[in-house]
Amino acid sequence: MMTERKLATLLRREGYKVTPQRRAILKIVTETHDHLTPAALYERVQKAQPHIGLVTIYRTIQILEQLGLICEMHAERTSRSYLLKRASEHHHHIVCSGCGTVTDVTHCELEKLQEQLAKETGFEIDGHILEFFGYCRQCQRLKAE
Amino acid sequence: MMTERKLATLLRREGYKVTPQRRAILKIVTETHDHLTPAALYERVQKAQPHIGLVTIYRTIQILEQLGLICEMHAERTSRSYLLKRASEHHHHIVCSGCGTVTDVTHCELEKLQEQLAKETGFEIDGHILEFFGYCRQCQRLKAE
DNA sequence: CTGGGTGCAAAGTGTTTGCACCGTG
DNA sequence: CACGGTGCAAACACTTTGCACCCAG
Repeated sequence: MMTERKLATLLRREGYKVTPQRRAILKIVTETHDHLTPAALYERVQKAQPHIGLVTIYRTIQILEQLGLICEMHAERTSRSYLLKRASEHHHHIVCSGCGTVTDVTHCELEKLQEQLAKETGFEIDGHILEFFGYCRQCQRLKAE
Repeated sequence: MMTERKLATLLRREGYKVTPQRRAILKIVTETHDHLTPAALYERVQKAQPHIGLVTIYRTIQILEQLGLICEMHAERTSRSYLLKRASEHHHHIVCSGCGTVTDVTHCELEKLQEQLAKETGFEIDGHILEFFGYCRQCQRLKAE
């Protein structure tokens, strides 16, 4: 389980300072189970740190991404969106179109397909993005009402 | 094989007018084997239609997307990017990180995995995005030099 | 000849950068 | 107390919209 505290330690270890603003960002990021756009993260962090700037959000996201602590989501068209990396191994996501909740898919069996495709196409394949979307249990119920 | 002419017919059939600008766009789209950002498409179309506006590119892309004639790519971060839909069935892409060439992956075997995930997670999964990237034969050679 | 299409300019979004001041380590 | 971090404003990049004129059907 990744906590605000652990993230702070990791940042410090990498030579980054841990400021109240960053602490507030880390808190929201660890507590949130849906993917966050910079704007959404900003809105939530503002409740704890009213004077924080959106710029700080962008800069902190960039650091967290570089350190591999958050994942970028791909399905969103309008803005980037991120999620705390909960699994350390290679994994994918199922995103709820209703509430945005993200569930990890840790068993990715694409290596075989990838090898097969490499043979067929001559490509040297070095990665893939995969994302599922649909409705989580709760949102299915809401839809049905 | 999708041609400029076939696309024009489809547009007309849907009640859209076929103008010289649109014709030029359709030509580039059918001839191109790498994915195109609006800006890249603009640049290429300008050679045939020097006075075309970027806005026309955006509006035509929107129509083609609505009619399901082009696919949107997901891996690009900075700008949207599109590709002529060559296979009519559900399929995915392998994108070359060197030259941008896109190869179709028509045998997508994710339905099984998707069903399994649905059972495990309780999600009602109604879609996925999948994209491979790597280097095509030619770009592998160039890298090796 | 009419309604959709075009191109310009301008406005709207999302993101990045320059710079002076601030506060962590 | 030095140097990275912050916040403001401004710049930047991409996309959309308003409007007058144009041309395909």
